[in-house]
Amino acid sequence: MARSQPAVDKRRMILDAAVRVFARQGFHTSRVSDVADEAGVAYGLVYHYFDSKDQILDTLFLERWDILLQAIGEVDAQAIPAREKLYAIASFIVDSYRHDPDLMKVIIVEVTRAANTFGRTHLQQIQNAYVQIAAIVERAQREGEFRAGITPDFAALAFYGAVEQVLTGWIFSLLPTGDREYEQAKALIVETICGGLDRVDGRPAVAGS
Amino acid sequence: MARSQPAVDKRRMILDAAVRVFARQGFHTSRVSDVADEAGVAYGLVYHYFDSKDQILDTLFLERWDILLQAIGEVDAQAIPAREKLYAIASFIVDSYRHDPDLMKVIIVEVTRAANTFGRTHLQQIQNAYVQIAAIVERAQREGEFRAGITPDFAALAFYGAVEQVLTGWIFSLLPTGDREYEQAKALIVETICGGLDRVDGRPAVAGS
Amino acid sequence: MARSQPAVDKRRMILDAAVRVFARQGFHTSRVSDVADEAGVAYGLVYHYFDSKDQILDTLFLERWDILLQAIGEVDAQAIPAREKLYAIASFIVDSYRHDPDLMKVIIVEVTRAANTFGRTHLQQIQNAYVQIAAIVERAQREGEFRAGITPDFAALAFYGAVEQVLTGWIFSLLPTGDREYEQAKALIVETICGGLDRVDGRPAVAGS
Amino acid sequence: MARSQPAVDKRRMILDAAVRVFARQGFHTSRVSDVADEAGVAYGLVYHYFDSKDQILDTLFLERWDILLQAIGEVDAQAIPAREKLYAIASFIVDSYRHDPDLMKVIIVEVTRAANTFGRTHLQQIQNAYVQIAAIVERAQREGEFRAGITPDFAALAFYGAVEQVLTGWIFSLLPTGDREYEQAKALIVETICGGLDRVDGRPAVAGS
DNA sequence: CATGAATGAGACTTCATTCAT
DNA sequence: TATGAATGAAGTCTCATTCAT
Repeated sequence: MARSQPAVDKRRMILDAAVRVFARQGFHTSRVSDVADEAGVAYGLVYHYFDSKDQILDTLFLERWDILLQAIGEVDAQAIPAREKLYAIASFIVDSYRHDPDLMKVIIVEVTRAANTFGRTHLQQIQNAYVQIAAIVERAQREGEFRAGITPDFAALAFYGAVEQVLTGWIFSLLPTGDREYEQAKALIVETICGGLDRVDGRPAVAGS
Repeated sequence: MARSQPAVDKRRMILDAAVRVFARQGFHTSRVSDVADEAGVAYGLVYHYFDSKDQILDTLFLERWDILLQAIGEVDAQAIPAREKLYAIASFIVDSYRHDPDLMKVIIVEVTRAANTFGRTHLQQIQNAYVQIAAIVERAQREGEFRAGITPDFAALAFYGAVEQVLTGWIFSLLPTGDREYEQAKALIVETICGGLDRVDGRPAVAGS
Repeated sequence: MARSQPAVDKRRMILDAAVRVFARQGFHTSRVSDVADEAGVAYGLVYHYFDSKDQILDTLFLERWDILLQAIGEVDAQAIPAREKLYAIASFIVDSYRHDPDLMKVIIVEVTRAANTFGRTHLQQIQNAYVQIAAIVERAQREGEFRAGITPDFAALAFYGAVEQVLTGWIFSLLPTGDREYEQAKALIVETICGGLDRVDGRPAVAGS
Repeated sequence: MARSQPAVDKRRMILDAAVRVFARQGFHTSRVSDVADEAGVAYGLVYHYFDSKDQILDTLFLERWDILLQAIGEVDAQAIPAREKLYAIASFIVDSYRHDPDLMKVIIVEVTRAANTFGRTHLQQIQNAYVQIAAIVERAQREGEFRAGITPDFAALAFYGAVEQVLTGWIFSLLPTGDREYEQAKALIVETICGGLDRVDGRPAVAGS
């Protein structure tokens, strides 16, 4: 009987090595040989599993982004207030970063924010996230949880922009990291986007701050 | 009378050509010869005025970013509510894009969002903008215009993140452009960050939407 | 049985081609592509085996110079008069030239005499030869074979200078070449440095001339 | 009345600057602009006085080498022993170095020893010196001052080789410099070439060592 | 004489990709 | 699968020289 799974999955090793290398050196300054070396495999083997250097990054991005899109979908399917949905989404992304900062760094720095190169290729995929978030906002507006006036597309952009900016802050050490900070960030993102900066009498302050 | 300015400023011509070329092809896929050709000057002249291809982009960024920082400073110096200050800043950035979309595209796509390469170099300069915005928020909180609870650093990140995301939306045609859209965006950005998405009874809707 | 040596050693082919090209055109006017073409390999392969064009020349020099230093060491280890040691060294160098004039031309013209560039890098290595020769002279003086008064360092310089000058003469066709001339040169170098030009009554003339 | 000599001879200033620059950086790594800067003149003026960068070096070499050839001629015209003639020539060269080490460094390192480039061009001129020295040796042999057996060409090569090697030693700090060392070198060069290293009973040791 | 902006050919080096084993 | 030698196109930067003023 043929073993469909080898004892060591070289393909996976290459992908994992690529994450470390890309996170450390940046995609453009990483050579294919750097990835092969980091993975401990021969140069040519990378091309056995992947068509090109780009495809490695594509794979890393798509694997993860699919999980994100699915997570957003699952969140949206729950019968909870929109505010809690946004919190859950922010939470998922922040926890992704907490769990594997290198991977998220690569995805954000080299794909999502690198809008001129890979971002262009994956624009559609990235936009899918905006669309799903916009849909959440739109329904909340229809159902009266969110006020009208701010277009859902716009709200989604602002929400995602805030999340990405915070992750960028962590990635480049503009913001302190740590479990406490991660939890606080989740709350603050939602509080900012949903609650706004304005002082409104009688409105409660942010919890835990 | 000595002419201190030559009839044609070749250095300026090169910078302007670089904006067009970088906006069209992206910095990495632009060759120095592309810039020289676009400017209508000889290859070597580019290196007469600039030390490297990188330095051209640096120059474009720093020229514009200095203007932005100065504009923020001037806005902050005025005796107006913080909300109006944020509006003025958003307005300045959006108008910058309206006035010279290519330049803003280059700055955002190739520097500000290209956090791995040039963003890294100019991180300090970029952060200066956050710091100035955070100072505005902080004072507003102290004076009671903004509620406490959302840290100023965080608010600045969210505000700038929203602005940048909107510009990115225009740059990559995820959002419709046009004078009406630009004005609406200014208002929406401020309304989202200051007012929040939440429905609060008795609070007025966004004007003009 | 595993073949540890590939059928054709491309690295060696590149080095050998470099000798021919550098000897023909000079190092500075030789392009890396000239070497690759001469070796019959692809451009990039040169950089697979060597870090830079400079390193090719470094390798050629060091390979040969090590052999020279070792030869001097072996000569010095023999229990023969100093005069014979100097003859053996001159002989080794002259025979090196006879055996591979291109290589010696490259080493002398591009390294040893090019004191401003590569000579600078390899000054220490070159000096090692002087030091070894000086040691031979010094011992001979202590043991009474050579007279005192001429410092060993100086004698080594004069000896090596004479040898190099003769090779330079052959390289640039200032002196006739040929087996007879090579043998004569060996004898004359030693006779000049050891015997001097002065006429001393009762001293035998140079043998074979 | 036209002034044939300007108050400041810019041409001379350029040549003098070139000596300093070439001595410091080497000819190949010196840019024409370096020379112009060092001379304190405009870039283009260099090309007003010289056809090319090469011509500057040519001029420096030829100016000085002519003086050397003339000096050798004058020495040879004197009615003194050949040994004293050789001493006078060595003395002239050593004093040239003492007087203007930068110029001699440039001539030796960049022309005389750079046999592949400029040495090639000036081979004839350089050879003129050998020829004159050989003539001195040849006459001394005919007149019985020097013994026969060592060909004059060869003797000239060895003599000049020793002188050049000593200067090279000073240039690259392989030998100590100083007035005492310069005088000693003159004596040692002649003593080595004329007297030889061999111990000959009854022959006096080198004076002053 | 004097200036320095303008020109453009030239060469090194990089590195993604291919391929024979 | 696995290896790593082999390929060659691409692009930055240098700098000697020219030329308009």
